[in-house]
Amino acid sequence: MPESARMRHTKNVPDIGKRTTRLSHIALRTMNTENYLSQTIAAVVAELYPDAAGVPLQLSRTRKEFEGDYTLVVFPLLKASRKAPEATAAEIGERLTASVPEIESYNVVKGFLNLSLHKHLWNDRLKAIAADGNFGFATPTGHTIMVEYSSPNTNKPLHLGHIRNNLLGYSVSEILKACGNDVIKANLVNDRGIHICKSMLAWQLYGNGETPQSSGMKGDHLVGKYYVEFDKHYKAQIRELTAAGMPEDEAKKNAPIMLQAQEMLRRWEAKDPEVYSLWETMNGWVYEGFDKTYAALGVDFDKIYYESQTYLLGKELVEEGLRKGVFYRRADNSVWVDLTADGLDEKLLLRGDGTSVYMTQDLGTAYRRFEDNKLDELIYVVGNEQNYHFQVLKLVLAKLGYKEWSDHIFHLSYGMVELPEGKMKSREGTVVDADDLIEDMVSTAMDMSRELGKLDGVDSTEAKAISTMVGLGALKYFILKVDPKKTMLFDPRESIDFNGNTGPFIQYTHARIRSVIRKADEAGIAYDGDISSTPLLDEEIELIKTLGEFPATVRQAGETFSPSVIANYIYDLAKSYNGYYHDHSILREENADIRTMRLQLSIQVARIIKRGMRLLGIDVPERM
RNA sequence: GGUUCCGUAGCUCAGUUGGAUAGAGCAACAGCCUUCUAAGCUGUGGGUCUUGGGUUCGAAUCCCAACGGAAUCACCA
Repeated sequence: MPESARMRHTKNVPDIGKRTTRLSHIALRTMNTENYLSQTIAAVVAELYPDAAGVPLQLSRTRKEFEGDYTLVVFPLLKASRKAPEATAAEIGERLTASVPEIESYNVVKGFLNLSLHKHLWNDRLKAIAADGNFGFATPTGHTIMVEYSSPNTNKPLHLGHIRNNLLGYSVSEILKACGNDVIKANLVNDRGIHICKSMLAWQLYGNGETPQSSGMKGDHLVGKYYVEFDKHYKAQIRELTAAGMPEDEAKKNAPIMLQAQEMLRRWEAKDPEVYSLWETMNGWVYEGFDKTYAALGVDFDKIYYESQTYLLGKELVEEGLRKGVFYRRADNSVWVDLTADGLDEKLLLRGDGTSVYMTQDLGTAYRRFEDNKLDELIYVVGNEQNYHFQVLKLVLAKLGYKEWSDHIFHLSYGMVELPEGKMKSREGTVVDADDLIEDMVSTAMDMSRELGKLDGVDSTEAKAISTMVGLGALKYFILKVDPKKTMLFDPRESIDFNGNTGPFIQYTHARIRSVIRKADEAGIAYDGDISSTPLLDEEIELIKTLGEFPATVRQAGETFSPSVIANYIYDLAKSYNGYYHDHSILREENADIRTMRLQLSIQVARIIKRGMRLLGIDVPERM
């Protein structure tokens, strides 16, 4: 995990001149080839051009159109070499081939030095990957990170926006774990407030005692139904009042049903037994419903917080701020912080009657979380509509003197999911319901599998399991492959694709490899032989290179909190493997050594696909 | 108006710590299954990387400005 969330996009390349000790051949087996090369080359260049000290080394994979494995860009070194690009590149290339045994040859194109490695190194690299049971996952950092995500309201069921939140939160947690951190997944349930009272009141008025059991409705949907019911009656009452001559904003405040809801909230806060018990019952229905949705999505939590238990927190912090003189009290007794010097506005922290607001609570919960869990980092997966809130939260914490914490809070702000018509609006019934969507995806996957004959001879339990994996894989990949901060579009009329750059494409690649391995096992073909000197094709070397980049990819995804980095990497891997699979036979290869190597390579590709997809919360089937 | 974010192919998206001729998928068209799973593979067409300046050997990427879009600036959460 990075020092702080703001230290992003740092790449692990050595500067020239920090004399790195030359590493032996053994080192290459245990570390990333690119790292080994960077360090060695940095050392050689430093010897050649002492003036190049401090210049970052630019080393990357050679483009397919050119000959070579890795390319050094020499432009930045020209000042130190005092020579033309070509001459500099040639000079470095000459020195490298002479002094680095792994480098076989080089060629120069303009300012680009292309280095070719000895092919047998790739055999070793593949063996090292296979031998590393923890490949791609970092050693423990000792850091503890809390990821808060989901954080639903208990007055209506989850929708597509929540799905993006949940998938992101879960995946980022898995990625951070893979980066060696201890992760606490937290959910802060908004179980109180006027919106819950609206559902409760409507149920009391129009529900006739309906329950999830009596109606067969999922609890969260039942409660959501009464939330909509409230709105319907509320609107009708506003129409009546305005028709009778009342101005609209007056009507909104004076609609009887709204007054009743507000009265109910007051009774809840006074812990009125009748209201409280109804609240507990209806929230219970919602939690049962949410649990099903969470289970279907495959997300979970280590800690669940309820706002009914945290909404009073933070008041002491406000007192503290008053004492320290960073907040001030107005004539009406309300407490404010002035952020105009930071380019923001004045912000309310405590109402005149002493009750807390959203910000008060969040200050309190942040304080408590850092204190109780000794957190190194606190990540909030919350939509970009709350950017301002978190900006203020961090600022206020810093002003209170908790800069350490403030600096280690990161708001993982993600963009809205939009429909072709624009934003989803629950009141206009354009929300895409989470449960419906999941069910849809699974049944589409089932239909498609049947149509393709993929389920012939598969029993119904497994058919269901495969369809679930594929349907959810399509949905999750569709959402996670997009950069979190971007607004994304979802068109419910065009169902999510199963071909091309999709989850099922990757799952299919995995299933196909596993099928080959099964066939090998069934035929009694051994593939545990040594492959140290088996000749490799260019495509095979390319695949091994890509496999070798998995650890760096996981690290980058962790540093940028971005599952899409993983998604795009796995797609590249699967795509190259499919081309390879198409052009080269594995089991039908007659040379036993080559067949062994191909099987081992395929196993590693399948393994990395599986590990990578797991970081996205996506499971891959053995057959499909 | 302030703040933050976005603008890449018809559509959905990659690529953004500055590097070689900007990539995929979908859609369209043309091919490849007696051979390990065709949810696959191959090919064709499709781009003033919103625009204009600047920085430099080099800019989709960095800086400035403009234009277009989103979110937010509640004694809601």
